[in-house]
Amino acid sequence: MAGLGDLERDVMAQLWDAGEPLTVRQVFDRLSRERDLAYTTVMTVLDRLAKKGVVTQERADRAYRYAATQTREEMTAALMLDALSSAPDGAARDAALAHFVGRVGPDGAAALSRALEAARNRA
Amino acid sequence: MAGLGDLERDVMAQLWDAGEPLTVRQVFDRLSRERDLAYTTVMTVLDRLAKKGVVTQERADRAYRYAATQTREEMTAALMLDALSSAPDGAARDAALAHFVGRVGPDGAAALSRALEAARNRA
DNA sequence: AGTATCTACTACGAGACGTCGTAGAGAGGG
DNA sequence: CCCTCTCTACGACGTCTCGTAGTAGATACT
Repeated sequence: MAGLGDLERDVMAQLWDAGEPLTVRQVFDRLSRERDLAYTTVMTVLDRLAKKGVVTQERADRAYRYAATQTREEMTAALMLDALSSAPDGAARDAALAHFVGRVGPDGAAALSRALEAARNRA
Repeated sequence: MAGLGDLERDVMAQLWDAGEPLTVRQVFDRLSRERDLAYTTVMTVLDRLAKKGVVTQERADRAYRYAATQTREEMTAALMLDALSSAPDGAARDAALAHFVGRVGPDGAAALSRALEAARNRA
């Protein structure tokens, strides 16, 4: 369930930004401000996203309302874990994480430090 | 340049495990222990990997020798960064990293801590 | 009744990937 | 010198994913 396509990502962005379930028409209207798409194109994409399990359909009135099943942050973290899982366990994993730390930049390192600290406090 | 296919991954694994450049035949022989493939299939895959830039061809005698351009760890880290880049900058990125930390497990958190410590010492 | 709105279903082209085959160029043994 | 082996070069085909959209049929508003 790794990567979504470009349009699929754009659609997800609308759902995340809206913060509430949207109908096809609502997503279509928002996307139409930037892109020129057919209504049915958006519908197809939302349908495929639903089949992939990344959004849910919930019937409201006549139309479906679509909502992301995960937050943007959760999905990003899941994708990162997915990438990490391509490293065999053990030392290789550690090495991969070390490389990662070396490339997230100062801000990323700081954010990671804070997150680790918070996790320690929670434990 | 995100995801490789299954066979592509298997081929890369052979190159990484070997630790030295391999010819098509060498990769073919190694893969043949587990899978039933045609020689030309392996050749095609190596060729495509070269076109993607993840391996290099270097002529040796009559045959090419193929070598990965990055270590497995570097590629894993790059994939993780790629996933992270799907989060908009700023707070969302921090939140994604926080989620990530929450899911790498104790071993992952420990490895991250060590890597951050080492990075601090290097700076 | 007519029109707008929604979903359902189908379709099609491009690109990625797994999978090979064939052609053609050197290399080495008879 | 010819046969065979081994390589590369190039093309091909089926399947899947994804962007893109049309048509049909149900429903609802006017």
